[in-house]
Amino acid sequence: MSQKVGDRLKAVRSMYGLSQRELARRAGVTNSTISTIEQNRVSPSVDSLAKVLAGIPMSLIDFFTIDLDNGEEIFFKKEELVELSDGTMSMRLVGASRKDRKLRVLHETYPAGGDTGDNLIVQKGEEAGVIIRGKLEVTVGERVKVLGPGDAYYFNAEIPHRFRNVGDGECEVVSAATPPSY
Amino acid sequence: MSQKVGDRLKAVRSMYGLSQRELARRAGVTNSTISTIEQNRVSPSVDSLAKVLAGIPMSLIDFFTIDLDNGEEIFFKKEELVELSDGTMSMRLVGASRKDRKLRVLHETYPAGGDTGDNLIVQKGEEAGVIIRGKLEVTVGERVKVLGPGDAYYFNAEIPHRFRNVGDGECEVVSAATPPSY
DNA sequence: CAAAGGTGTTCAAAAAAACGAACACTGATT
DNA sequence: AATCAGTGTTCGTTTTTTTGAACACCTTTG
Repeated sequence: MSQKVGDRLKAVRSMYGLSQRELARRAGVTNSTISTIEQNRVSPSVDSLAKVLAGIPMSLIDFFTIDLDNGEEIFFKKEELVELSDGTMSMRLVGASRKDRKLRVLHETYPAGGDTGDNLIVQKGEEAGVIIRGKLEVTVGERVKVLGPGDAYYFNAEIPHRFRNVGDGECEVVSAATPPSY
Repeated sequence: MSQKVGDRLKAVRSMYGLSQRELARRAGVTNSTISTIEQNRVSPSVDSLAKVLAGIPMSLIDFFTIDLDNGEEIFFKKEELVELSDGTMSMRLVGASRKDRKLRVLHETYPAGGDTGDNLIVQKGEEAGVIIRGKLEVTVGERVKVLGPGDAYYFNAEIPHRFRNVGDGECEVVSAATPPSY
């Protein structure tokens, strides 16, 4: 818990794509409150902080627990994937540098113009995938990148995310979900 | 996080055997501050709360995370232990009703008058034991009980605790530590 | 019994945080 | 170019929290 409360709030808020005013409106506080908190010019009361977080929504315990960007990689270039080939089929490991992986990979195909929307669904666990054909725009928190064949992604599913097929044909992806059971 | 901040602080403080004034002195705040917080008459700023917790000491994340009395049993009567006997030796399972047990049992013998002292050492993990011979006074947080042969204990080691041989002879105990490796 | 040291609580004054309304800036739309 | 809606910031006022010094109560000590 070395990080300042203001910094954490700022990081969390921008992760959810909310402006100070938008969050203030949802939380029922003024934008100046959030502004001064994020500048660490004031230390909010626990009630105030809880009230602000309710606008996200996020619990106090999650706010203090969540690690915001642990420095691990999110995007991998084709040549950064680790080859686990057994000879007949090629299996390239995504996120090999990450510790404590807990997920299972699947196959998916996006129709032209396919889009999960910006509802920014959040769920426990992790998510990863490889683009096979087409162009997929992946949004993870504030980071956005258009990935092509051979590229891949790996991120914490707690961070709001979105997928969009920005190519003119189908987009084939090897995707994954966690926990491994489903 | 349904519980109020004041209630949590009060529970944590009394667990550590500190008075409002003693905690106030260690934390560098006034006793009235702690009094009003514990009555939920005010909502402390995050800084203030952290300052108070530093006097325990306890981190913010631990404060919000720790479950203070999860309703699970701490003391077990002799007949409440689950028999895991293999025929030659009798193995009675302590805390069978508890989920996610992570510990390993050992043997110990306390000399007459033996006492771990009230330094209230705190450590991650869980701790359990069975009294074989003698009388052992076990203090866990606010709860105190004198256990005799066949009785047992099981508690979260994060709660301050103390053992004292209150009998006139040796006290034999089957004790345990966590994690299992040591 | 009375004094001393301990507990938690209460109240007016001082300090800190939240509000409310402004400001300055940016990018998009006329 | 000018308006508009958006962003984050700043400042005086209002509200809330913290302080400091009392209070009432209890237990121990002389």
